[in-house]
Amino acid sequence: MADMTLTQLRAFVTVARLGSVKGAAQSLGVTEAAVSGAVAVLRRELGDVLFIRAAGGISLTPGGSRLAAGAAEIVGLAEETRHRVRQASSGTAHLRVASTEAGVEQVLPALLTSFGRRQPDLDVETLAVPVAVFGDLLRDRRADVTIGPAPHPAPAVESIPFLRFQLAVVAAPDHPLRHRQRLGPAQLAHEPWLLGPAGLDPDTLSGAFLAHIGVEATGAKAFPSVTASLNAVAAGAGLSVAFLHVVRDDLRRGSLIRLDVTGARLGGMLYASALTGERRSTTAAALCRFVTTPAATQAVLTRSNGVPMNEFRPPVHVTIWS
Amino acid sequence: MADMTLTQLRAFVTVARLGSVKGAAQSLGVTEAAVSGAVAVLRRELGDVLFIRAAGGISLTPGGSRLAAGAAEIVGLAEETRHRVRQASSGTAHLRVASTEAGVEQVLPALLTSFGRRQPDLDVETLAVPVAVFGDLLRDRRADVTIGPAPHPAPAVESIPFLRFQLAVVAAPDHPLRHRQRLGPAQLAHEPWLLGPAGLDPDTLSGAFLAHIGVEATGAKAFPSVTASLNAVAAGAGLSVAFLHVVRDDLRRGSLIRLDVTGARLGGMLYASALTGERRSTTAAALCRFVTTPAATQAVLTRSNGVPMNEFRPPVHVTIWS
DNA sequence: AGCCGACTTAAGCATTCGCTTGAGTCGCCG
DNA sequence: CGGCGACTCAAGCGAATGCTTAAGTCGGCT
Repeated sequence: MADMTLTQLRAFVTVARLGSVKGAAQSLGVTEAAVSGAVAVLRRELGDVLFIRAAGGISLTPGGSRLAAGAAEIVGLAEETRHRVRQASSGTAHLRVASTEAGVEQVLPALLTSFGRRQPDLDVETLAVPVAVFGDLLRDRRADVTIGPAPHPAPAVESIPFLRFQLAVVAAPDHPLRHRQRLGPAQLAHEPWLLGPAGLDPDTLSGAFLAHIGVEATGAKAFPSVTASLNAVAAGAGLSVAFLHVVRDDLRRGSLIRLDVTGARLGGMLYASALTGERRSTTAAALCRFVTTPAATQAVLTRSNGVPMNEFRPPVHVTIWS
Repeated sequence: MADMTLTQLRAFVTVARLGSVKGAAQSLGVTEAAVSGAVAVLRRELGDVLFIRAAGGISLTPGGSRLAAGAAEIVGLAEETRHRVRQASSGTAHLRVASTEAGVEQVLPALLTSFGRRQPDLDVETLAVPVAVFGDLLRDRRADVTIGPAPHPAPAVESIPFLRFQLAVVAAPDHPLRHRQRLGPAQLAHEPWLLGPAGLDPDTLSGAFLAHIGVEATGAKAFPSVTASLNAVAAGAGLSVAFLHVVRDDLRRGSLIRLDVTGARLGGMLYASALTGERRSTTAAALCRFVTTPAATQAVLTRSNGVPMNEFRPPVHVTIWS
């Protein structure tokens, strides 16, 4: 397998940006032939001409367009990674926490802000991923800790239960089903379900519940965030499932109501998982100890008031390529 | 500049995953010496031992931990990119649309769903980025179209205005400032402002407004999404600025109220920007034509009912490493 | 036509990569 | 202490990469 090279990708990215081989060559400080050659290798290997000359620049083929985007990202990531490794010994600890979409949105901000107060000089990154890859993420060292369901038991992974939670099926206050009792799959399956980006992940409790009552991807509507889906529910567009403690204020204010659902388990447990022994970083260990403290419980159950803007890092939605 | 190599990164990733050089060598089908050598090159180049042997596996240094995460991403992205380029000619068009955080959350879903209905077999990706890089993204071909403020005028970039919008300063219904008239910086600067991840981007109208009245990053609170910040506003935790058409329903229902603010421009224009001429893909051109149609306007101004789950792709938050 | 600029191709060369084999080195356990 | 397992180092080799110079090719322009 002939490998693409970072140099080749850099050459292509520069050509795509500047719109000419000559310009790219000047910008990279090499001859045009060098750039042309690098692109030729990519063309051959990928079986795509990638771009053709056009009036006042170049016109990318569909393949070239994808490569331009991917290559720019790869090159940027490579440089960024080198940079970060180089200044790794600069004191500030680093922690990558993976969780579900709902966890990243509604559990981690409060939890990690609270954790950060007793662990100063800490740089936290939050990742939203399918539960199915929790274990892989830990083993691959792409995450230090996962928060949410426990991954399948595995030799080097330890899961610590730390918080019992309840789910609530919610609807708008004037929803037709509001006074019905003991709702089951028959009544619920064909309602419009409004969910966050990963709302059907079958390894979450809410995803399992939705699967249980027979909700399909074609019948559910997705919103860019769990909160957005709940807002749409409040506006009367459908139903959703949410952490009870998250919607408690809405239920109290009456902007949402809770439906009476039967025949499904709606209580579950949050786990913090990490590698065992020496393989666990000290910061990860500190977080694993922290989650069982009352301070952590309180932070999660209290409605979040947001994170100070200057210490905020937006969550990263990681896509997993099998 | 000695370059890291994808093969070297792959070797390191495998070592990090399997916890041993031997295991990695077997998994990669080469000798241990090959793996050891690849890691040695990385060690030398990055000036970090990356990992040390520990009981039953390895223990990563801080630098090694960063490298494991970055390298896994780079290797995955490289393979994914190769794969995507290879099947680029498989018919389905591809479109990458960049916008602001608010745009990605509150404008693009409806706009692109509507666009997708008249442009079947379309694969759309949405990117949330700072406005300052809109132009670069287009020139680097990392995005086909940007939606939001117009980037600084540049030779090969064309911006098409398509929608006039208003911002509203919103608060909870019982907020102390609710009956005050003509609020100015003096009254507003030290209120708690609740914003989305990129709420202070000075190149957006709302960011400019906040800068104008003197809001600093230390005084503002960040939420994982714009919608979440608006929810917190409704709960009484502070103020926010939002697209008027997005909060119209909340204002009507009374879950939010609008404050009377003076001395600041709160009306603006949305632009669709793309490269000119041959450099613009046909799909990008189609979107540029579409945004000015009544269907597009209506889609944006109507409250979104979500995207069918089976055709939903979560937005990507791109980090730009200068 | 004729030329010019932009790109590609070809040949050549130093360097590096990626790999193997074989010989250490290090820590550990009986 | 001998030996064992896991890793590192050294030498070496074929095949790339990455670069150059030099010689085409192609299209547009006057």
